Amino acid sequence: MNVTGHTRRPASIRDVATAAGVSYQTVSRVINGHPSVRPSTRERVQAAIEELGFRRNATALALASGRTRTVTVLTANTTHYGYASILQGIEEAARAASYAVGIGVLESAEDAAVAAEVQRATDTGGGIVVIAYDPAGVRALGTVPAGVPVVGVVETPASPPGGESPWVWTDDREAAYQATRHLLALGHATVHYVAIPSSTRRTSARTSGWRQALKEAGAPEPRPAQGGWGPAGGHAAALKLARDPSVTAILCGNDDLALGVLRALHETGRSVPGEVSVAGFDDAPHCAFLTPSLTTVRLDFTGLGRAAFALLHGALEESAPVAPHPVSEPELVVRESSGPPPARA
Amino acid sequence: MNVTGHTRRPASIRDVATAAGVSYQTVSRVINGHPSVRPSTRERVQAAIEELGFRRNATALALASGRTRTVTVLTANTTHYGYASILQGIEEAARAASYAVGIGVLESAEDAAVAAEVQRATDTGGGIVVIAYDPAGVRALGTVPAGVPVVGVVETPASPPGGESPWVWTDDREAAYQATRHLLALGHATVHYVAIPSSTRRTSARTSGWRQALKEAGAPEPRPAQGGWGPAGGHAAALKLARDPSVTAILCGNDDLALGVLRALHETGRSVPGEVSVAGFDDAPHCAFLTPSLTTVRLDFTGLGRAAFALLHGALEESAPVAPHPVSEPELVVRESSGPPPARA
DNA sequence: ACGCCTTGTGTGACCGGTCACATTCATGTC
DNA sequence: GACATGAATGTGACCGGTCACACAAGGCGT
Repeated sequence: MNVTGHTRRPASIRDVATAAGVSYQTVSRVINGHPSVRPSTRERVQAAIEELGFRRNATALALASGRTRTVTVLTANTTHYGYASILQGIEEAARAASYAVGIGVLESAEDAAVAAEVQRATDTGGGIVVIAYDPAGVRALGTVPAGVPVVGVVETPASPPGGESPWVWTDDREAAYQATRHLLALGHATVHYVAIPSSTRRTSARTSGWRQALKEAGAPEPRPAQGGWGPAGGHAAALKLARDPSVTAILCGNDDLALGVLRALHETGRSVPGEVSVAGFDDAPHCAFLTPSLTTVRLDFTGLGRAAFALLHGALEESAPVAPHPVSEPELVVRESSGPPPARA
Repeated sequence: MNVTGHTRRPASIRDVATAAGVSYQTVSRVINGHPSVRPSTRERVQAAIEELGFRRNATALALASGRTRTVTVLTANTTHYGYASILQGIEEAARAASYAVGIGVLESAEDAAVAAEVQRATDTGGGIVVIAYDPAGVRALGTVPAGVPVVGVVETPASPPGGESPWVWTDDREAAYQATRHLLALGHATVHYVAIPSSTRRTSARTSGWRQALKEAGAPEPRPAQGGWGPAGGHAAALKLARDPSVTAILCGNDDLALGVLRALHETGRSVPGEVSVAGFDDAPHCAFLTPSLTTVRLDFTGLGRAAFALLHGALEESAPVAPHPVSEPELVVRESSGPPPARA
């Protein structure tokens, strides 16, 4: 351990080379584990590396080799539970593969802004993961120029893309199906749905899972309410639903919406689950501690993030660590907010 | 717009140079806005840039100039509201300054792991922001080698550091003081405190703000309970407090703890705010929608993140955008969870 | 003893920019 | 008209690595 007082230029491979009395190429071979280096030489070089505290310059490496070992995550949001968890999963996997993680926030869905952010991300030369749960993300995914390695974290596609698609997703359809069936099984005549915005104009997988369950049960299909992303949207949507006494079960596009719905029901004096049952999606950590605690479908966001990185990693390097982390199936978590409908409907 | 079919090596300044019939240096001058370039030449170069879709290679720029225009955020967590909001603030400010944002998660507080992560961050050559609200972060902040530009987002220091310190913080002391005074003013005999872990062994600013308010009011000072970071910790701590009928007001180290506390009080049949008042910190978006909605102190985390970046930016570049974004003062938000104590204590 | 292949090592060019300096040419000054 | 001056542009080296290739020494087959 040599304490090098004030800041000075860090040692380069040439510094190490002269210190060890070899050429810089030999140093390069040592740090890359090339086989044909005499053990005695290797040791001398290693000693010099230790001595000078040499660390390979990431920038130079990237420039010379072309491989950046970087993944940039493009996302419209960093604070929502789902988004943040995906980011966390990506970071975990990237760290394990010694990749650097960059982040770019798509503040607006406007074309120019999105294009600029995608440009910045491609400029790094590394791979890109786009969280495309919203219009900004979808647009970004579409803006990435061909040839740039990119993986999209997307809503469940309507039809499974053939072969190898650069997308990962959770089984939203199944999740919605399970939650809806749970509520129907409790005896509710039908289940109302407060939706999160769809990233595209098409029907979301959650909506279609919900529909399917209703259809199978022969239950009437109410028009889905639009709730936005946050509790405020859920609150507004539920204030309307609460006026209708026939509403006894509400499925919410995510847990934040559900929180707003619970609040609205409380304000309108409708008890949960006595009069109305509520369920959400995601199983954010606070769900278990709400009053009443929230029935929801757990989604494996960190696993999704890890899978996204694994896919990208495979595209970026030959030595693909095949068989990526699997994404867990959605799992219904029943808590206090769901129960049988009131005795006489 | 020329569509270049399949992926090929992007244009470099030399490509542009030959296309425009000038030297690469002149191209460099044009893209850097150097004054002494004849307008006609400048135009020709600009046209060639457009034509070839030239974009300056960030890696090469970094290597040649030494300036990386990168900030790496080291944090123990990306999903908690406070952490995520700080990250968002940093990203906003960094984007405005066209800096790239990297992120490294301190998964363990263990020395070796932290050191490795700090190493990786310094290897980029850019600046570092460490969120040091926890032992891992504090350790990371201490591990950053001298000479590397770094800004710490820290708990309020016990004594204000003199002159220019590379730290930013919110006024936790004032926040705790305000919340405690609010509860005391409602008539509570004293206020119990469920603390978040302190990043160091010293008394946290929140604790001391709470103490000061109690002392000024001549109220007895109960022993603070340790709650951890999440709702589970608050829940556990509050189950104990709930056994003591003299407890009528509980201040919680953050909103997540408060959620757990509310839940525990519900489970033990103590009404809020009828029998017990509860207050939190942070004003996370869900606070307003809880039942009862949560009295809390709003902290300007995104502003804090912006300020952290501004400080770093100033340290990294001469052309410092002085007068960084100010961090808003903590602001007490009174909601349903706080009220006067029960009539006969 | 000769050539050949393998092992260990060194040399030069290159990645795509920037920087310091040299060069050319037009202009103003005495 | 000679000369200093400044604007416009070009040349070479450099940042810190990697890559392709050259080259010397040693082992082996014939």
